[in-house]
Order: sequence, then C-alpha cells, then structure tokens
Amino acid sequence: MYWLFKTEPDAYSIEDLAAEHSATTRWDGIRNFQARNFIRDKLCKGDEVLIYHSSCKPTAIVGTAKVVSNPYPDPSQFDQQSTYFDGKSSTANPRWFSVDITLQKRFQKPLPLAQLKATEKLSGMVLLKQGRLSIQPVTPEEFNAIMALSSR
DNA sequence: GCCAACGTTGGC
DNA sequence: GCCAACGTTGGC
Repeated sequence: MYWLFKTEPDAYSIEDLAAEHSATTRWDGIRNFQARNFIRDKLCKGDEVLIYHSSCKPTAIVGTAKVVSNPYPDPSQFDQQSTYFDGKSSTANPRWFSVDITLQKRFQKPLPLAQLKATEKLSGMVLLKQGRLSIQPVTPEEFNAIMALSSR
C-alpha cells in the first residue's frame, strides 16, 4: 500500500532522514487518532511512503521512503521526559503507534502543493481534501502519477 | 502573522 | 451523547 507522511522540515526534514546513521528512522510522535488508526491497523512492512514537507515554502512532496517495520507501540508515549509523553497510555493498552522507515529517494525537483492541485489525476488526493491529516492513504494511481511527475 | 478548518476536551 | 470552548495545524 501507499501512504503520505507529513513533516515540518524545521522539526524533521527529508535531509535529516537522509542523514540518519542508523539508516532507519522511527516515525514517532503521531498524536491524532485517525492517523494512529492508519498506522496501527493498515501500515505494513514494505509499504511505500511519500514524504511531504508542511508549513514551509513551498510545501511539497520531497521524496519517498519505505516502511521497514510493522507497527509497534511508540516508546515516546511512556517517556516522561518526552514532549510526546501520554499519561493516559499504558504498556498493556498503548494508545500510539510507530513504524520505522528508510529513505528511498529524494526528488530532484520537489513537487509543490500548487502543482499537485493543478494535476487532474491527483484531484482526489486526501492531501487536497483533508489538509490536516498527517498520515494518509495514497492510491496506486496517485502514487504512480506522482512518480511520473517527479521524474520529469 | 492571520485565520479557516478541524480535532479534542469537558461540562451538562 | 451533545456541543461550546479551546487548541492546533497548516496554507497563504
């Protein structure tokens, strides 16, 4: 399956993802129930992910990554030092989930939101309809259209 | 920095 | 279970 993950590059960018020494990165700190449900119930090892930079100029899809783990409880929810700590969660009944990803490809030319909006094939994208969702599904057709655009 | 959209919380 | 108040996201 295909997904889009949002990140604010000021906090964590695709450059950071590319620089990870471990080669895999835990996608943690997701604290939205709809996004959580996608992670916990749908994400699988081997899935492919579009990386989107939000709250920057210009906002854009900047590359792709691969999911390299199955979902597991996000450790930061149990860490009292973490800003992502959640006292309402427990190890027996964790609220929040993570996956590990690894960078696959940085686009030579990022695809700005305006370009996505101008592309007929992408008019149904969740990104264009539900702007605030930070983990969202992408159809194979959308994914392929984006890959084609990025290689032009 | 503004503000619209939308998610979450909590009182009732 | 409703809904008002509030907080956050994210494009512009």
